[in-house]
Amino acid sequence: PAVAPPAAPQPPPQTQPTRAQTPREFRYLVRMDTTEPIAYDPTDVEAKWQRTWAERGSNQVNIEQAERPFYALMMFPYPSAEGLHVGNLFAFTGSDISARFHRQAGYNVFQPLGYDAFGIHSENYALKIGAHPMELTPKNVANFQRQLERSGLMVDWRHKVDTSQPDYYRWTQWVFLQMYKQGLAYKKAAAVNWCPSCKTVLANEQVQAGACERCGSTVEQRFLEQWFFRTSEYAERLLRNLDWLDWSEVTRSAQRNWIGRSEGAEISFVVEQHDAEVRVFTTRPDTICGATYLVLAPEHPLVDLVTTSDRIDAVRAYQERTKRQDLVSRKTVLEKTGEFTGAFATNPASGARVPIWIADYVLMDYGTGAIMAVPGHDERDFEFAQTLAGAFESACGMTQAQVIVRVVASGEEDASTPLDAAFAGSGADARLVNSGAFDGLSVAEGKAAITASLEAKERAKAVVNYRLHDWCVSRQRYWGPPIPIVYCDSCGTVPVPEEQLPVVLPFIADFKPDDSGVSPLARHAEWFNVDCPACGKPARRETDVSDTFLDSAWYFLRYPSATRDNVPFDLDITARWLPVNSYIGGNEHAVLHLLYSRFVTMALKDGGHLDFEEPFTRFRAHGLIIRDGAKMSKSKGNVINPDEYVVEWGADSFRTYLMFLGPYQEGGDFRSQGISGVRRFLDRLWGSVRDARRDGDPDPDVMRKLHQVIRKVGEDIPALAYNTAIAAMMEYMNVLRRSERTAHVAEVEPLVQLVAPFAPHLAEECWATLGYAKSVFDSGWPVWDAALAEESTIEIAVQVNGKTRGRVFVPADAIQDDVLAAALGEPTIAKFVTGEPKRVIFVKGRLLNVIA
RNA sequence: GCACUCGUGGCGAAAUUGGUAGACGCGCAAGCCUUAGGAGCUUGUAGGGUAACCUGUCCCGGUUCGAGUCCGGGCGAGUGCACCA
Repeated sequence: PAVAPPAAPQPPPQTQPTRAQTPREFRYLVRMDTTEPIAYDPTDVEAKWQRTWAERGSNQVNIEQAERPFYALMMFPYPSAEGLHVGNLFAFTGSDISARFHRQAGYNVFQPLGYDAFGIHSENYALKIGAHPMELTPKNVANFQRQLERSGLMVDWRHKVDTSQPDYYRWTQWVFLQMYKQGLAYKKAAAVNWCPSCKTVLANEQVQAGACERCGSTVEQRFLEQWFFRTSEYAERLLRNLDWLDWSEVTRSAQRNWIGRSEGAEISFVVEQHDAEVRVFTTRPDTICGATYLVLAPEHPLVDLVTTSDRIDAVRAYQERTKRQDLVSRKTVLEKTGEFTGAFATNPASGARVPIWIADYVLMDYGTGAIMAVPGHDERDFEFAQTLAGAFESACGMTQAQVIVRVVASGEEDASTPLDAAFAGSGADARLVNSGAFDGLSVAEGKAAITASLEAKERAKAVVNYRLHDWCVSRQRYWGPPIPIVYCDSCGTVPVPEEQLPVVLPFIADFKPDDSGVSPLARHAEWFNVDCPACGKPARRETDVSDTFLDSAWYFLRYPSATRDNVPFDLDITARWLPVNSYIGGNEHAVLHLLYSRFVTMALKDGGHLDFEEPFTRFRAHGLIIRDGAKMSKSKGNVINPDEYVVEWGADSFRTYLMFLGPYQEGGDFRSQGISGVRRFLDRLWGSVRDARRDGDPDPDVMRKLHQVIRKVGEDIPALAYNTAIAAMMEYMNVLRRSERTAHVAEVEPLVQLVAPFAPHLAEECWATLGYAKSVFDSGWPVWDAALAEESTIEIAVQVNGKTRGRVFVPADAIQDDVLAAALGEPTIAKFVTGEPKRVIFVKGRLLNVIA
């Protein structure tokens, strides 16, 4: 599948900006006392331009007819009660700069924003303060809206979405129904992660080291009827497409890890005295002759069948013990436990008699729920064998077998036995032994040969497994979109007809979750009692709501069509704008939101609703902002409130500083002091624009620097190298200031255009001051002129024997002999050259290296 | 344990295909201007040395005329995944 990367923005033909005919209307913002520094008042300037943009509809794009559409997406925030976090602003500003740049470069840029307002966050907070989420959320949204509008983002607010509003979640429910229709949504009783504090089921992705990622409570295992999406069916596609997606490597690798593809084999071991076989999954079929026992997951269905009568009590007790065990101990306790079933099976390769155990280090939900244990070559099996050595001796007298040896440097085998650790090597230094006909093979050869040999006997087949599980989308909570399903005694499970959507979330005062395992909605008969859409008889609504991540898994499809109320997304509009050209966001969503969004897009494509399967052609993960070397947290008291800084320094300075403090994709350290340097730069910019002369000619030396900086900024912004773009502009400002004469208009005008994506309000103010009526964002992107940027005299570094000894200034087109002559003419360089140079290396425009 | 990203002044950080290490900014120092200044302006600022010079990009090797950059091996940090066979 070839999707062309987004074309590098080509500046449109430069049009001559028209001078304003009207007199300047803005207030003079500088205190005219000459002893005062040049400084502008961002409070007035920013308010003025935000008003002007709103009045002019400057941020609006023609959705139906845009000729050069560019969809710039940023991750929408969850509207917390605390308000906008500096991390939000860092993310948004970086996206906004890219969007504004593309606009100046001639694209019709659509940059929407909205609110991920449903979810446990909001609900838990409402519970905590004794409020109702349906009342609290709009307040939080309003507060966010106020803060966002002050930060100067070029957002087309006509396309705002709010996932908690019926006109949005109506279509979230529609997405659910498409999944259901396509057989991708199903219900099953499953062991699920249950958070006893949040009183809800969590997706695997929301469990961190056995604890709830939201509240930190120990997660328990429960068996509940749940709705799932078949994400695992898409595992291979989700993995494969990562190869060609233009995404940050960190994000791709996180997804690869999460999908967790493993190639191996399923191998059957026949159980003695039963007409049954244990199927195991292994990635190391080459070690099969070292498989000295089998282990089933405690809940494996074969356990009841094979367990011998003398072992039945112990096995049952073990099953009970592990069933009740919560996931924390399952995931973190390293001590291996297990129980012998009394049964034996036959190793299909070696013919050896192997005992069958159960142990909770084998997971029922991966592979076949059973393994062949190779203590000689697997650390976990080794540990199990060590821990239970006594039991082994008495139960079945098993031994460890060595079937892979390390080949030491001399080519000899390192046959140290007995093993004191598992040797898990599989590279060039490993070779098969004690494996009959397969001795001497490498691991890779052994895998292939043994699998083929067992396949011939119908005892094995090559398989691929994924760690990716199906997505559990049910939540036994209140603050989410009700799942649009009705249960009818006659008709069974009935999807709500699309024309009856939305299934509106009712306002209920009592929305607190309880321990019952059912949603609070299940306590409201007046809501869940409904007539069956199919037969009209009394029926019952599904009372679970769906996972918040379903809301955000398709919101990018909604934005362009957000003004349409009859379809989730308009086909023409979608064809024009999607897939998203540029998505910028935090990598904390690498495996949750971004994977689900890809899955939903693929599923909708398969359902015939879309004609592309990857939603985000280009994704860039931004870094994290820390404060004075430490992560920001309430307990440390080092959380930044953007409002304070915006009031003190202005949104433009704050934005620009956030972009300047480090490489955007790596994040950086926020130091309160640092912002002053950026503000100084903007003040100076304002000063030179205000005082710019129109008489005389621009200085050619300054113009040369100007064209160099135009080039630099134009290259840096698409690469998200915002910090160096700003540095280059500062450098140019220093050139201007050190120039003998007051800056000429021609020397500052393009700089205003360059700075506009970073400091949009000030740029507009400057642009108006320069006499333009139209917005600077419709003025184009300055064109870099190679001829004007070229230096006539250049500096060449001179090395002698690879050591830098000085520099010479020569004409730009100087050839090697000229440079060499110039270099040898410098006594400080010549003194290191004794006799005739043996060799001379010349890199044009850069360096001369004389080997003496 | 596995994967990814990354180790450069007092600090945040720059550095095209390998080609003048430390741009830009903070901080600091000196000076100017001020009744005053957490303002503004000028200059300096990797370390050592009066100087010529010498030493310097986490450590050890390698490739190269030349390595912060490439290769091999360590050490350290951050993030993600993790009893996934």
